[in-house]
Amino acid sequence: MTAAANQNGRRATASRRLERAGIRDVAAAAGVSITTVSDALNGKGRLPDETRSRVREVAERLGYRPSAAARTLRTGRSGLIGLTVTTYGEEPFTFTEFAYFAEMARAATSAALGRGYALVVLPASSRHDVWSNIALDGTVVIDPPDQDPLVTELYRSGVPVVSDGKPGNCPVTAWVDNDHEAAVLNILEHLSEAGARRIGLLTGTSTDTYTRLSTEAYLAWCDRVGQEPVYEAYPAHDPAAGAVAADRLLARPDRPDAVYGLFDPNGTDLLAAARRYGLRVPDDLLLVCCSESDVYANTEPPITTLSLKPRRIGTTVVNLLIDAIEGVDAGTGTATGRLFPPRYRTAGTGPPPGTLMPTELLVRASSQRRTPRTTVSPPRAPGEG
Amino acid sequence: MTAAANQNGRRATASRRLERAGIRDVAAAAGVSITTVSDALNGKGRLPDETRSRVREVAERLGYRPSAAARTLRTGRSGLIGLTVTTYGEEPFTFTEFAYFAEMARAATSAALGRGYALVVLPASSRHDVWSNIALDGTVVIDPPDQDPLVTELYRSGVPVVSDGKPGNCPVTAWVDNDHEAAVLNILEHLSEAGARRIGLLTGTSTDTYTRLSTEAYLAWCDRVGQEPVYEAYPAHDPAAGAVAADRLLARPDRPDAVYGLFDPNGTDLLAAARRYGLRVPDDLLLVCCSESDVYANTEPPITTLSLKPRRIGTTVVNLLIDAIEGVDAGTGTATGRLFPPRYRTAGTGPPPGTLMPTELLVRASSQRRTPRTTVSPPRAPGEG
DNA sequence: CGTTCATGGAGAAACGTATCTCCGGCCTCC
DNA sequence: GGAGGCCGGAGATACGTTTCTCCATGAACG
Repeated sequence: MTAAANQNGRRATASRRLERAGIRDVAAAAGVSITTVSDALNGKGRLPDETRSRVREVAERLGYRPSAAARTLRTGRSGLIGLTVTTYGEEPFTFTEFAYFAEMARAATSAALGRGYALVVLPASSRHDVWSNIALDGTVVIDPPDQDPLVTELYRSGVPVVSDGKPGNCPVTAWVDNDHEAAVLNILEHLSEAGARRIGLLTGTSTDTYTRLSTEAYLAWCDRVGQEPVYEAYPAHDPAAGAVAADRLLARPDRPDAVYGLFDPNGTDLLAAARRYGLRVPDDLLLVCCSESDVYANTEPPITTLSLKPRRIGTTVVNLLIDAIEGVDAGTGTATGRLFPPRYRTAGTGPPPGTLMPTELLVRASSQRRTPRTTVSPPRAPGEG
Repeated sequence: MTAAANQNGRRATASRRLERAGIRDVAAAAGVSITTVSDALNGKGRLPDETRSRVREVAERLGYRPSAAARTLRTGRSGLIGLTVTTYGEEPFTFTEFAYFAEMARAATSAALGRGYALVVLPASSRHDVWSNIALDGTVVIDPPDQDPLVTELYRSGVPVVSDGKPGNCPVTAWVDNDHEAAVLNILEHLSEAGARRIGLLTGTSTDTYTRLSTEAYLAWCDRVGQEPVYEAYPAHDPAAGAVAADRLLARPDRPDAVYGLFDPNGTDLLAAARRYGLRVPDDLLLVCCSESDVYANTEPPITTLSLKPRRIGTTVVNLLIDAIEGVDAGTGTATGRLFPPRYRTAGTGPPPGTLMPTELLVRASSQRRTPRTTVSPPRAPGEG
């Protein structure tokens, strides 16, 4: 009552616009102070249930919706986390076309929502600087290259950053990655057991973590078992280049009798190339590729794929990020933990905590010499020659 | 200089925390007022270039980043637009698994970024109320059902809403939809020309616009040409139900000799069902389904698909929404148009402006009796009688 | 009967920006 | 020589919350 006139004084003098009801209007209507309204609505403070419910009722009646902007300004929390991929640089969203990123982004969105956050996908750079216009509580960065300026900038300005892909040389809060080395070794071993004598690799020319680690693991394995490396690298961006590289690989004088392709389209490309050269899969050529697509379950023959389990990655990354956001106030390093005590361990000093997630090898006909079903197909004539 | 002490007084008395530089710090360091800093950085006001560049330089040196939260509070614009689908209700993100939604969302995100906005995907409802925590300049709603409470609430609170799918009975700012009627008629005509005598439909039980309009168009066509409708409806959510429905359709005594399936998996399901019943495609059964997937280019036989061109839809919807946001101040209806004059026509009163977008029929072997390559199949017996 | 607590709540200070209003000075023009 | 017009910029206010601080009241307790 007494407060009403006071609180509304300013508004009353202003124009009589029919705006949305503010917290002051609720306070006036309920005959309490705005403090009480805020406390009642947010479940804080010490208030008798009667007052609480009365205030809630009035707020409901007035159709009061708290201003997210004001709340964000006051609390410093926006409930928004960003997701971006910096590696593939300029062109926005070519990346979402990769099944891995699409699925990962979906899982990340879902995980964020499950914890009350919303996720916004942002490009590494754009004309309008969207980044500076949006209050972010934290950011997930997919596969940041060494010395990524964006990551450095974000981290320096106090925004927690969690990366998918072990970061090269950027300061991140935490990171998650597949155990690429284990995955590649597992595949090579699998192919060896299936009878492969010379295993080739179809890899990329870019320097992202995935490509680099996988290739290194392959080379190390070759070195260890004494096989001469047989690989072709191509720019993974270019869909046409993949087919050419697959062809090149099978055209080599030291043609491999088994191939692992690092990228999604490699399976069909290699299959097509094999067909051109009259190579039967899996009889003459064992095939494995990394893919999240289930079309490889229905190709002829079905192709063994390595799944990076992007959903699991996306979920983990987001949870790690939100833990960091809610655990410590990143800027000053002072633990706030009032409302949200850190439920997971929080990184102290030292290297950022990383988590390695396992991959999954879906073994299909293309990487097994003895297929269960006996086929009646006659030996095919060599390709197109 | 003189201003510096004043402006910083408050901050100086506060704790000496090493926070991010604010606009006041920049003003103090540059020896100007915060007004000048704001104007210089935002390209407004009348300032000599020398001052402008000096302020920019100081801001850069201090690593000044304007607070997005404060800007949002002040300007009432967050640069954020929401994307949600309400029809499929409770479960978040089952929808993104449909290729249509995934592609549409991708295009929408890209279009938004292209105009300086970020897009955040939100569920129709969730435990934590993410909606109220986020300042949205507008929202894209996919296929709102009649009387959608969310849409009504949004619209009432002054947030522009543009829907993908003609809205049943909700007040929206604008809407975009495919011309489903034309699409279905086109398909039926195409099938007729290919020799179909009795065309069946695989449809859904839900009441969304797409399903409803398509089914109605089918029924109307049947009525017009004097064919008895032959269709099966199933809950489109349930992937298993689709296969069962496809089977049911082909098991009917009045078995159709051509089928159009409204949903993505119908193609493979129908193909499998046809195989079970010993029906050859396209010889005994013509097939078309609505899908955005290109796997149907490689099935045996390739299946004719209807594409709803989700990318085009997503782009259009977002552009319409942003036009509305920048065109008029939705709450009061007063045109602000200071910075952003309405470039497109703005809806006055009356029904919300809607746009119908064409679809695209990708004709493949499954819907053509005479395939280019000469087949050796014998002439078929008429109908089934 | 005086002191301490717990209860219920009010006041006011931020949060950091954009922008409206206004002011002094200088130039120009009659 | 005075009056207006333009330039460059300062002051102050408002955006709508959250939250820190503090006060009044009564009850409990010695």
